[in-house]
Amino acid sequence: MNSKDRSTEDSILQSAREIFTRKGRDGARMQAIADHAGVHKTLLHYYFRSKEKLFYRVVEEVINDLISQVITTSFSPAPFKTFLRRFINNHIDFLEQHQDMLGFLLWELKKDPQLIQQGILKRFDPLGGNPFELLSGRIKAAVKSGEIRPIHEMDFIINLVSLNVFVFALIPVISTIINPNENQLRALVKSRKKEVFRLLWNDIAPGK
Amino acid sequence: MNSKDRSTEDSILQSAREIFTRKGRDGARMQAIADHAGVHKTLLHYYFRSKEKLFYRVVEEVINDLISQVITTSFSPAPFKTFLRRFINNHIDFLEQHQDMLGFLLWELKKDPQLIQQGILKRFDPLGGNPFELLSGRIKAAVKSGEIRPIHEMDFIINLVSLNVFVFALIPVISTIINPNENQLRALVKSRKKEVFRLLWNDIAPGK
DNA sequence: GTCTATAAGTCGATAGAC
DNA sequence: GTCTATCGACTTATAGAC
Repeated sequence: MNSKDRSTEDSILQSAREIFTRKGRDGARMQAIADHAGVHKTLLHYYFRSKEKLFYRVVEEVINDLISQVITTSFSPAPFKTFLRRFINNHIDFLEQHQDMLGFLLWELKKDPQLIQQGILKRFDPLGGNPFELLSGRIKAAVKSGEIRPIHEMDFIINLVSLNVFVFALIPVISTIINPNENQLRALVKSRKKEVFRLLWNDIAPGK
Repeated sequence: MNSKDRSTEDSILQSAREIFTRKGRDGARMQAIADHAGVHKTLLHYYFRSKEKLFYRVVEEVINDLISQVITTSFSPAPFKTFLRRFINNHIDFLEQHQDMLGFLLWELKKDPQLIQQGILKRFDPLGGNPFELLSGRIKAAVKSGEIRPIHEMDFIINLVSLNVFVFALIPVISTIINPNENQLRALVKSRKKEVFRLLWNDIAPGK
C-alpha cells in the first residue's frame, strides 16, 4: 500500500464524513461522496466495499473524536473549578468547529441505538473506563476533597452536557426566529461559555 | 367529502407522522406509511399528491403541536415560580409522550432551516407574537415585579430549553452506557423535573 | 488502482379500470 | 374513492477492460 492509496482512501473517508454528517445515512449518496473527494464512484466500493461499511467507519471516527475530546479534558489534574471551566470551554469550542457532528450523531443514534457500539465500546478499556465513569470519578473526588458540595453525579453530568451541547441544536431554530448574523452567532456561543460555567459553579460551589 | 374520506386522510396523515418522525424525510417510505395506515399506496398520492407535500404537512403539524404547548403554558397568569415549575413539568411530560418528534425536528431543521417557516411563521400573529417573545415578556414582567432577580432573558431561555429537552436526545446514549430498564428511565425523567426546577430557581430567586 | 458499462433492485408517481 | 399494473428515474453494486 503506497502513499497514493493512503491519500485516496483518506480523502474518501474525509468526504464520506462530511457528506454523511450533513445529509445523514439515508440522504447521503455515494456519488456525492465520490464527487466531493474528486475520485470515481467505483473507488468507494473498492476501498470500503459497501455504503453500510463506509457509514460504520464514519460513525466510528465521529464517536471516537468526541470521546477523545472528553477523555483528554477529563484527565486534567487541575482543581475542579479550573477543570470545569476548561471542560466547558473545550467542548463548546469543539462543537462549534464540528457543528454537523452533533445533530448527525444524535439522529442516527436515535434511529439505531445499537450503532453506538460501532465506535464506543471497543475504546473504553484502553482508557480506563467509559467517559461517564471518568467524569463521575472526577466529581466524586472533588466532593470528597471539599472542592464542591455533595451532588448527584448523574444530575450534574446531564446538566453539564445539556447546557454545553444543546445550544448548537437550537441554532437553526434561533436563527429563524431572531435572524442573527455571523458575528452575533459567534458572540452567542462565546457568551454561553461564561453563562454555563456561572450557572453550574454557583450551584456546586462549597459552603452555600 | 364524506366521513370515509376524512378518516382515510387522517389515518394516512397520522401514519405519515409516525413513519416520518421515526425514519426521517429520506428514510421514510411511502409504502411503509401506506402499510401502517392499512391503505393502498396510491391513496397517499391521491390525497397528498407527493411525498414532499405529505412531509411538509407532517412538519407543519409537529411544529404546530410544539408551539401550542409552549403558548398554552406561557399564558398562565400564575406567579413566576409556579409558572416555571408548571412549564418544566408540562414540557418534560409532552416530550416524554412524543419522544420521536424532538430528534426528527432538530435533524430536519438542521438539514433545511427554511423548513421551520413551513409551520411556524403563519401561526405567530394570531397568538400575539412568537414563542420566544412571549416567554421573554413573561420573564421581563417577573423581573419588574421583583419575583426574580434581573437576568438576561436569552440566557435563561436557552438554559431552560436545553435542560428540559436535551435529556431526551441523550437517552439513546445513556441507555447504551448504563443500560437502564423502563422504570429506571421513567424515574430519570421524573427526577429531571425536580432537578431542572431546582437549578434554575436557585439561580433566579430574588434576594441572593 | 482506476475507469467503462451495466446489472439488479428500489422507490415515487401515474394512467386507467372499476 | 380505491385498486391493478406499470413506467421511469435513481442508486447501490459489480464484472471486466486497461
